[in-house]
Amino acid sequence: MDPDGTLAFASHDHAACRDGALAHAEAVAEAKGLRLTPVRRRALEILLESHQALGAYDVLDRLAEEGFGRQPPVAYRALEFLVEHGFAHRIRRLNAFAACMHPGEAHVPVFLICSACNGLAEAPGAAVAASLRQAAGPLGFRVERMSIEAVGLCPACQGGSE
Amino acid sequence: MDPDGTLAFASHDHAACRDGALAHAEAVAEAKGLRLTPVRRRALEILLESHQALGAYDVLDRLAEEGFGRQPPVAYRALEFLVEHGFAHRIRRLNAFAACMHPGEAHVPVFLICSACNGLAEAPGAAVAASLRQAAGPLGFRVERMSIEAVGLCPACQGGSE
DNA sequence: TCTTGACTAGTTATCTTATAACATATTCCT
DNA sequence: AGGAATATGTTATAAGATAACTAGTCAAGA
Ligand SMILES: [Zn+2]
Ligand SMILES: [Zn+2]
Ligand SMILES: [Zn+2]
Ligand SMILES: [Zn+2]
Repeated sequence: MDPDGTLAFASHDHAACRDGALAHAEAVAEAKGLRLTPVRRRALEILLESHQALGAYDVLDRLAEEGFGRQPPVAYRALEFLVEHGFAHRIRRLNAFAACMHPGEAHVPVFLICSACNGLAEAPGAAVAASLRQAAGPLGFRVERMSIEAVGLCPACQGGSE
Repeated sequence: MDPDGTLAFASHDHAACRDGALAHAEAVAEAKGLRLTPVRRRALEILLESHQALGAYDVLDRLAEEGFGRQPPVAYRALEFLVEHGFAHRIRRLNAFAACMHPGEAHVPVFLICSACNGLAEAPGAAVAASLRQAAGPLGFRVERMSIEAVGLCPACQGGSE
Protein backbone atom coordinates (compact mmCIF):
# COMPACT_ATOMS: atom_id res chain seq x y z
CA MET A 1 0.00 0.00 0.00
CA ASP A 2 2.95 2.23 0.74
CA PRO A 3 5.71 -0.25 1.23
CA ASP A 4 8.54 2.24 1.26
CA GLY A 5 6.86 5.05 3.12
CA THR A 6 7.33 7.52 0.31
CA LEU A 7 3.67 8.42 0.05
CA ALA A 8 3.26 10.71 3.03
CA PHE A 9 5.68 13.34 1.75
CA ALA A 10 4.73 13.07 -1.92
CA SER A 11 1.59 14.43 -3.45
CA HIS A 12 -0.75 11.55 -4.06
CA ASP A 13 -4.37 10.52 -4.31
CA HIS A 14 -5.02 10.63 -0.63
CA ALA A 15 -8.67 9.66 -0.86
CA ALA A 16 -7.57 6.38 -2.36
CA CYS A 17 -4.74 6.13 0.13
CA ARG A 18 -7.12 6.60 3.04
CA ASP A 19 -9.78 4.27 1.69
CA GLY A 20 -7.23 1.61 0.95
CA ALA A 21 -5.78 1.75 4.44
CA LEU A 22 -9.23 1.61 5.96
CA ALA A 23 -10.29 -1.33 3.83
CA HIS A 24 -7.08 -3.07 4.67
CA ALA A 25 -7.63 -2.51 8.37
CA GLU A 26 -11.17 -3.79 8.13
CA ALA A 27 -9.99 -6.94 6.40
CA VAL A 28 -7.40 -7.50 9.10
CA ALA A 29 -9.93 -6.94 11.87
CA GLU A 30 -12.32 -9.34 10.19
CA ALA A 31 -9.61 -11.97 9.81
CA LYS A 32 -8.52 -11.68 13.41
CA GLY A 33 -12.01 -11.58 14.84
CA LEU A 34 -11.48 -8.10 16.23
CA ARG A 35 -14.45 -5.82 16.72
CA LEU A 36 -13.91 -2.61 14.83
CA THR A 37 -16.86 -0.90 16.50
CA PRO A 38 -18.22 2.48 15.42
CA VAL A 39 -16.08 4.60 17.75
CA ARG A 40 -12.99 2.64 16.92
CA ARG A 41 -13.64 2.74 13.24
CA ARG A 42 -14.38 6.44 13.33
CA ALA A 43 -11.25 7.13 15.36
CA LEU A 44 -9.23 5.31 12.72
CA GLU A 45 -10.91 7.27 9.95
CA ILE A 46 -10.05 10.49 11.73
CA LEU A 47 -6.41 9.48 12.00
CA LEU A 48 -6.43 8.52 8.34
CA GLU A 49 -7.57 11.92 7.19
CA SER A 50 -4.05 13.25 7.04
CA HIS A 51 -0.46 12.10 7.21
CA GLN A 52 -0.03 13.77 10.54
CA ALA A 53 -0.21 12.63 14.10
CA LEU A 54 -3.19 13.72 16.18
CA GLY A 55 -3.39 14.18 19.93
CA ALA A 56 -5.92 12.13 21.83
CA TYR A 57 -7.90 15.25 22.62
CA ASP A 58 -8.04 16.25 18.97
CA VAL A 59 -9.51 12.87 18.18
CA LEU A 60 -11.84 13.20 21.14
CA ASP A 61 -13.16 16.55 19.94
CA ARG A 62 -13.93 15.07 16.57
CA LEU A 63 -15.65 12.05 18.07
CA ALA A 64 -17.69 14.18 20.44
CA GLU A 65 -18.86 16.39 17.56
CA GLU A 66 -20.20 13.31 15.93
CA GLY A 67 -22.23 12.09 18.86
CA PHE A 68 -19.79 9.85 20.67
CA GLY A 69 -18.86 10.44 24.29
CA ARG A 70 -17.04 13.62 25.19
CA GLN A 71 -14.83 12.29 27.95
CA PRO A 72 -11.13 11.47 27.56
CA PRO A 73 -11.47 7.71 28.08
CA VAL A 74 -13.62 7.53 24.96
CA ALA A 75 -10.70 8.60 22.81
CA TYR A 76 -8.01 6.91 24.82
CA ARG A 77 -9.80 3.58 24.72
CA ALA A 78 -10.41 3.70 21.01
CA LEU A 79 -6.81 4.69 20.38
CA GLU A 80 -5.52 2.06 22.74
CA PHE A 81 -7.43 -0.57 20.80
CA LEU A 82 -6.08 0.69 17.51
CA VAL A 83 -2.52 0.75 18.75
CA GLU A 84 -2.75 -2.59 20.51
CA HIS A 85 -3.90 -4.30 17.35
CA GLY A 86 -1.60 -2.54 14.97
CA PHE A 87 -4.07 -0.20 13.28
CA ALA A 88 -2.35 2.87 14.64
CA HIS A 89 0.91 3.91 16.23
CA ARG A 90 1.71 6.09 19.13
CA ILE A 91 4.27 8.79 18.43
CA ARG A 92 5.95 9.37 21.78
CA ARG A 93 7.77 12.48 20.78
CA LEU A 94 4.52 14.18 19.93
CA ASN A 95 2.25 12.65 22.56
CA ALA A 96 0.10 11.76 19.60
CA PHE A 97 -1.26 8.99 17.45
CA ALA A 98 -1.17 8.18 13.76
CA ALA A 99 -2.84 5.59 11.59
CA CYS A 100 -0.62 2.71 10.59
CA MET A 101 0.16 2.54 6.91
CA HIS A 102 0.77 -1.22 7.02
CA PRO A 103 -1.87 -2.75 9.23
CA GLY A 104 -1.57 -6.48 9.58
CA GLU A 105 2.03 -6.62 8.45
CA ALA A 106 4.69 -7.17 11.05
CA HIS A 107 6.95 -4.15 10.86
CA VAL A 108 9.07 -1.87 12.96
CA PRO A 109 8.17 1.64 11.94
CA VAL A 110 10.62 4.49 11.80
CA PHE A 111 8.73 7.74 12.15
CA LEU A 112 9.90 10.78 10.29
CA ILE A 113 8.38 13.93 11.68
CA CYS A 114 8.63 17.16 9.73
CA SER A 115 9.13 20.02 12.14
CA ALA A 116 7.88 22.54 9.59
CA CYS A 117 4.64 21.02 8.32
CA ASN A 118 4.00 18.35 10.96
CA GLY A 119 3.89 15.74 8.25
CA LEU A 120 4.57 12.22 9.41
CA ALA A 121 5.92 9.34 7.38
CA GLU A 122 6.42 5.77 8.39
CA ALA A 123 9.63 4.42 6.88
CA PRO A 124 10.56 0.76 6.93
CA GLY A 125 12.72 0.09 9.95
CA ALA A 126 13.87 -3.51 9.69
CA ALA A 127 17.49 -2.51 9.25
CA VAL A 128 17.32 0.05 12.03
CA ALA A 129 15.72 -2.47 14.33
CA ALA A 130 18.44 -4.97 13.56
CA SER A 131 21.16 -2.50 14.31
CA LEU A 132 19.39 -1.50 17.51
CA ARG A 133 19.39 -5.14 18.61
CA GLN A 134 23.06 -5.28 17.78
CA ALA A 135 23.66 -2.27 19.97
CA ALA A 136 21.72 -3.87 22.82
CA GLY A 137 23.35 -7.29 22.52
CA PRO A 138 26.69 -6.50 24.17
CA LEU A 139 24.84 -5.22 27.21
CA GLY A 140 22.88 -8.42 27.55
CA PHE A 141 19.65 -6.50 27.12
CA ARG A 142 16.64 -8.29 25.65
CA VAL A 143 14.70 -5.87 23.46
CA GLU A 144 10.93 -6.26 23.48
CA ARG A 145 9.60 -3.04 22.00
CA MET A 146 11.25 -0.07 20.43
CA SER A 147 10.43 3.40 19.34
CA ILE A 148 12.47 5.00 16.63
CA GLU A 149 11.58 8.55 15.74
CA ALA A 150 13.35 11.29 13.86
CA VAL A 151 12.57 14.98 13.62
CA GLY A 152 13.70 16.97 10.62
CA LEU A 153 12.51 18.41 7.36
CA CYS A 154 10.47 16.65 4.74
CA PRO A 155 11.40 17.21 1.09
CA ALA A 156 8.77 19.88 0.58
CA CYS A 157 9.93 21.89 3.58
CA GLN A 158 13.62 21.91 2.71
CA GLY A 159 13.09 24.71 0.20
CA GLY A 160 14.37 28.23 0.59
CA SER A 161 13.87 30.09 3.81
CA GLU A 162 15.11 27.83 6.58
CA MET B 1 33.77 6.75 31.36
CA ASP B 2 31.36 4.13 30.15
CA PRO B 3 32.08 4.04 26.47
CA ASP B 4 30.04 0.95 25.73
CA GLY B 5 27.15 1.55 28.07
CA THR B 6 27.70 -1.68 29.96
CA LEU B 7 27.96 -0.02 33.34
CA ALA B 8 24.32 0.67 34.08
CA PHE B 9 23.28 -2.98 34.09
CA ALA B 10 26.41 -4.33 35.74
CA SER B 11 27.26 -3.97 39.38
CA HIS B 12 29.90 -1.32 39.71
CA ASP B 13 31.33 1.34 41.97
CA HIS B 14 28.54 3.79 41.44
CA ALA B 15 29.93 6.44 43.77
CA ALA B 16 32.93 6.68 41.48
CA CYS B 17 30.69 6.47 38.43
CA ARG B 18 28.56 9.35 39.66
CA ASP B 19 31.49 11.48 40.78
CA GLY B 20 33.27 10.90 37.53
CA ALA B 21 30.27 11.92 35.48
CA LEU B 22 29.76 15.01 37.59
CA ALA B 23 33.40 16.01 37.35
CA HIS B 24 33.31 15.44 33.64
CA ALA B 25 30.19 17.59 33.30
CA GLU B 26 31.78 20.34 35.36
CA ALA B 27 34.84 20.31 33.16
CA VAL B 28 32.70 20.55 30.05
CA ALA B 29 30.66 23.40 31.49
CA GLU B 30 33.82 25.22 32.45
CA ALA B 31 35.30 24.74 29.00
CA LYS B 32 32.19 25.95 27.25
CA GLY B 33 31.57 28.87 29.57
CA LEU B 34 28.26 27.47 30.74
CA ARG B 35 26.94 28.34 34.15
CA LEU B 36 26.33 25.20 36.12
CA THR B 37 24.51 27.07 38.88
CA PRO B 38 23.45 25.48 42.18
CA VAL B 39 19.98 24.33 41.06
CA ARG B 40 21.33 22.99 37.81
CA ARG B 41 24.20 21.24 39.45
CA ARG B 42 21.97 19.80 42.11
CA ALA B 43 19.46 18.62 39.49
CA LEU B 44 22.28 16.85 37.70
CA GLU B 45 23.47 15.25 40.92
CA ILE B 46 19.97 14.01 41.56
CA LEU B 47 19.79 12.44 38.13
CA LEU B 48 23.20 10.89 38.67
CA GLU B 49 22.16 9.11 41.82
CA SER B 50 20.87 6.13 39.93
CA HIS B 51 20.86 4.61 36.50
CA GLN B 52 17.19 5.33 36.12
CA ALA B 53 15.20 8.10 34.55
CA LEU B 54 13.40 10.53 36.85
CA GLY B 55 10.29 12.53 36.16
CA ALA B 56 10.52 16.31 36.35
CA TYR B 57 8.30 16.30 39.40
CA ASP B 58 10.50 13.78 41.17
CA VAL B 59 13.45 16.05 40.60
CA LEU B 60 11.35 19.02 41.68
CA ASP B 61 10.43 17.36 44.97
CA ARG B 62 14.05 16.72 45.72
CA LEU B 63 15.05 20.26 44.85
CA ALA B 64 12.25 21.72 46.94
CA GLU B 65 13.27 19.64 49.96
CA GLU B 66 16.67 21.19 49.69
CA GLY B 67 15.52 24.78 49.68
CA PHE B 68 15.12 25.53 46.00
CA GLY B 69 11.82 26.67 44.55
CA ARG B 70 8.86 24.34 44.72
CA GLN B 71 7.19 25.23 41.42
CA PRO B 72 7.41 23.14 38.25
CA PRO B 73 9.39 25.66 36.20
CA VAL B 74 12.25 25.36 38.67
CA ALA B 75 12.75 21.73 37.71
CA TYR B 76 11.82 22.10 34.06
CA ARG B 77 14.25 24.94 33.57
CA ALA B 78 17.12 23.17 35.22
CA LEU B 79 16.39 20.04 33.21
CA GLU B 80 16.00 21.98 30.01
CA PHE B 81 19.43 23.50 30.56
CA LEU B 82 20.97 20.10 31.23
CA VAL B 83 19.38 18.56 28.15
CA GLU B 84 20.15 21.50 25.92
CA HIS B 85 23.82 21.35 26.76
CA GLY B 86 24.16 17.62 26.70
CA PHE B 87 24.42 16.94 30.43
CA ALA B 88 21.20 14.98 30.47
CA HIS B 89 18.80 13.31 28.10
CA ARG B 90 15.08 13.30 27.86
CA ILE B 91 13.53 9.86 27.64
CA ARG B 92 10.33 10.41 25.68
CA ARG B 93 8.85 7.03 26.36
CA LEU B 94 8.97 7.66 30.05
CA ASN B 95 8.32 11.38 30.14
CA ALA B 96 11.46 11.51 32.18
CA PHE B 97 15.06 12.61 32.28
CA ALA B 98 18.38 10.90 32.86
CA ALA B 99 21.95 12.09 33.30
CA CYS B 100 24.11 11.71 30.24
CA MET B 101 26.92 9.22 30.65
CA HIS B 102 29.07 10.92 28.01
CA PRO B 103 28.75 14.65 28.49
CA GLY B 104 30.73 16.67 26.04
CA GLU B 105 31.11 13.86 23.54
CA ALA B 106 29.03 13.98 20.40
CA HIS B 107 26.93 10.84 20.47
CA VAL B 108 23.54 9.48 19.52
CA PRO B 109 22.30 7.58 22.51
CA VAL B 110 20.22 4.44 22.30
CA PHE B 111 18.26 4.08 25.49
CA LEU B 112 17.61 0.64 26.87
CA ILE B 113 14.85 0.69 29.43
CA CYS B 114 14.28 -2.30 31.66
CA SER B 115 10.57 -2.80 32.19
CA ALA B 116 11.18 -4.82 35.34
CA CYS B 117 13.63 -2.72 37.35
CA ASN B 118 13.38 0.61 35.53
CA GLY B 119 17.09 0.53 34.92
CA LEU B 120 18.28 2.69 32.06
CA ALA B 121 21.39 2.24 29.97
CA GLU B 122 22.76 4.44 27.25
CA ALA B 123 24.21 2.31 24.47
CA PRO B 124 26.30 3.72 21.65
CA GLY B 125 24.05 4.46 18.72
CA ALA B 126 26.26 5.54 15.88
CA ALA B 127 25.38 2.50 13.79
CA VAL B 128 21.70 2.80 14.56
CA ALA B 129 21.77 6.47 13.67
CA ALA B 130 23.47 5.69 10.40
CA SER B 131 20.89 3.11 9.47
CA LEU B 132 18.12 5.48 10.46
CA ARG B 133 19.54 8.07 8.08
CA GLN B 134 19.66 5.41 5.41
CA ALA B 135 16.01 4.67 6.01
CA ALA B 136 15.15 8.36 5.76
CA GLY B 137 17.21 9.01 2.65
CA PRO B 138 14.92 7.47 0.05
CA LEU B 139 12.10 9.65 1.30
CA GLY B 140 14.14 12.79 0.89
CA PHE B 141 13.82 13.52 4.56
CA ARG B 142 16.55 15.50 6.31
CA VAL B 143 17.05 14.15 9.81
CA GLU B 144 17.89 16.69 12.48
CA ARG B 145 17.26 14.96 15.77
CA MET B 146 16.33 11.45 16.66
CA SER B 147 15.15 9.45 19.60
CA ILE B 148 15.89 5.78 19.74
CA GLU B 149 14.53 3.91 22.70
CA ALA B 150 13.98 0.25 23.48
CA VAL B 151 12.01 -1.37 26.25
CA GLY B 152 12.88 -4.86 27.40
CA LEU B 153 14.69 -6.74 30.10
CA CYS B 154 18.14 -6.03 31.43
CA PRO B 155 20.44 -8.98 32.11
CA ALA B 156 19.61 -9.08 35.80
CA CYS B 157 15.87 -9.16 35.17
CA GLN B 158 15.93 -11.97 32.62
CA GLY B 159 16.25 -14.54 35.38
CA GLY B 160 13.53 -17.00 36.32
CA SER B 161 10.05 -15.79 36.92
CA GLU B 162 9.08 -13.76 33.89
C1' DT C 1 -36.05 -18.36 28.14
C1' DC C 2 -33.35 -16.67 31.32
C1' DT C 3 -29.01 -15.93 33.36
C1' DT C 4 -24.29 -15.22 33.45
C1' DG C 5 -19.96 -13.46 31.89
C1' DA C 6 -17.17 -10.94 28.61
C1' DC C 7 -16.84 -6.89 26.44
C1' DT C 8 -18.00 -2.14 25.12
C1' DA C 9 -19.05 2.53 26.00
C1' DG C 10 -20.40 6.09 28.81
C1' DT C 11 -19.76 8.99 33.05
C1' DT C 12 -17.26 11.75 37.03
C1' DA C 13 -13.25 12.77 39.18
C1' DT C 14 -8.49 13.03 39.58
C1' DC C 15 -3.73 12.70 38.48
C1' DT C 16 0.49 13.69 35.93
C1' DT C 17 3.17 16.34 32.88
C1' DA C 18 4.34 20.78 30.91
C1' DT C 19 4.20 25.76 29.81
C1' DA C 20 2.79 30.81 29.82
C1' DA C 21 3.34 35.07 31.97
C1' DC C 22 5.13 37.96 35.14
C1' DA C 23 8.31 39.77 39.17
C1' DT C 24 12.74 39.76 41.35
C1' DA C 25 17.49 38.96 41.71
C1' DT C 26 21.99 38.12 39.99
C1' DT C 27 25.82 38.40 36.85
C1' DC C 28 28.55 40.42 33.28
C1' DC C 29 30.28 43.90 30.75
C1' DT C 30 31.25 48.90 29.75
C1' DA D 1 27.52 52.82 38.62
C1' DG D 2 24.50 51.73 34.66
C1' DG D 3 22.38 48.74 31.65
C1' DA D 4 21.77 44.26 29.21
C1' DA D 5 21.46 39.60 29.63
C1' DT D 6 20.71 35.74 32.40
C1' DA D 7 18.79 33.23 36.15
C1' DT D 8 15.36 32.23 39.77
C1' DG D 9 11.22 32.51 41.78
C1' DT D 10 6.11 32.98 41.75
C1' DT D 11 0.94 32.18 40.22
C1' DA D 12 -1.96 30.26 37.13
C1' DT D 13 -3.29 27.25 33.54
C1' DA D 14 -2.83 24.13 29.68
C1' DA D 15 -2.29 19.54 27.97
C1' DG D 16 -2.02 14.64 28.44
C1' DA D 17 -3.56 10.38 30.79
C1' DT D 18 -5.86 7.19 33.99
C1' DA D 19 -8.82 5.31 37.95
C1' DA D 20 -13.17 3.89 39.29
C1' DC D 21 -17.76 3.29 38.67
C1' DT D 22 -22.33 2.57 35.85
C1' DA D 23 -24.87 0.78 32.26
C1' DG D 24 -25.81 -1.34 27.74
C1' DT D 25 -24.88 -5.28 24.36
C1' DC D 26 -24.51 -9.81 23.04
C1' DA D 27 -23.60 -14.59 22.82
C1' DA D 28 -23.03 -19.18 25.37
C1' DG D 29 -24.95 -22.29 28.31
C1' DA D 30 -28.33 -23.85 32.17
ZN1 LIG E 1 -2.23 9.55 1.76
ZN1 LIG F 1 2.77 0.91 10.85
ZN1 LIG G 1 26.93 4.00 37.97
ZN1 LIG H 1 24.48 10.72 26.55
